Amino acid sequence: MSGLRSGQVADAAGVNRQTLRYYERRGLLPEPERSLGGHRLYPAETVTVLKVIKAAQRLGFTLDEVADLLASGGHRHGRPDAGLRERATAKLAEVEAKIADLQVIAATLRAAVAAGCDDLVVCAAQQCCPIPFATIPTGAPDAGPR
Amino acid sequence: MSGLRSGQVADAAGVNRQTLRYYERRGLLPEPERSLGGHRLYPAETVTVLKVIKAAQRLGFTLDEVADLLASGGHRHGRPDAGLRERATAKLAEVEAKIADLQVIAATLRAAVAAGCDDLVVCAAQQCCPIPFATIPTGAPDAGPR
DNA sequence: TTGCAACCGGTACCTGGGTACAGGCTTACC
DNA sequence: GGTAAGCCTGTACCCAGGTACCGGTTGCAA
Repeated sequence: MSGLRSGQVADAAGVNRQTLRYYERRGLLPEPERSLGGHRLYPAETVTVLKVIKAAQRLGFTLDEVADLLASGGHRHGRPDAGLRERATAKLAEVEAKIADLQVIAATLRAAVAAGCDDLVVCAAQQCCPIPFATIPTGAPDAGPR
Repeated sequence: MSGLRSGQVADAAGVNRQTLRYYERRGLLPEPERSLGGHRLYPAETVTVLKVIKAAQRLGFTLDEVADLLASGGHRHGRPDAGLRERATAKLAEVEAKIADLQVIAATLRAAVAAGCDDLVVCAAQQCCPIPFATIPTGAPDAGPR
């Protein structure tokens, strides 16, 4: 039995072939079997794993977090760390914070448009502009999916 | 008259001194006067310009967009391009799209938590999981401020 | 058996927004 | 005039998530 070659897996999962090697380096994919000549031979599940990775990324998890999630999934019998539920709950809070921050930004943009601001430097010199030039600090410490 | 030195400007605006040179290279700040020995001497307005840049960044504009905005602000007499109002409107649409996308993500995370999913790979193999493993594509083409 | 596509490893590059460091000058104050 | 702080240029590095290129090998089908 021979398994799938890297191009087949990449095509099936809709990712670049280079990405497979990248994920392998990052610890997201286990090192696959090799042919006699050294070509990688992947089991069919690899396509599923790639889809799982992409879905988790889409939900806002970083590759490091996904690697963790995949690693803890396999041998989580002695409860060594937080499961998916806990991590998803934490990520949800991050995403909600990000949404709240973007809503502040959207409101500010709407106010600037409504006020008819048309030149940032001129606006900054006057008092009438709703853009908070003094308030530089960002809101949430970035929770945004790619 | 001597103007402000780079450290003074950086401190007053709350940015790193290196950032001044970086913005100069990126075309966000004009090249300042120099002392006889070659040290930069900034006009006082530079601090305002830096605050404007930071405010615009916070609103979701990239440095390239801010550079554009600053350049078009000065000599926009023959209406060569879109003013701040139009750009702010466009940016608002981007931010709103991003919010909508994040709301989909938040809803998915909530569903996954509610369904009690605790292992991505196991979930992907079953039908009961609300995580969309098939639907990889992202929503908005990224409108997120830093 | 031969020809070509696919694959290998290694390394460099990309985006975006900075930050850091090295080695040498300048400025300011006593 | 001494000395310390500040500034100069150039270059390299950081984050994340990949992507691209190169010269050399393998796999497979006609």
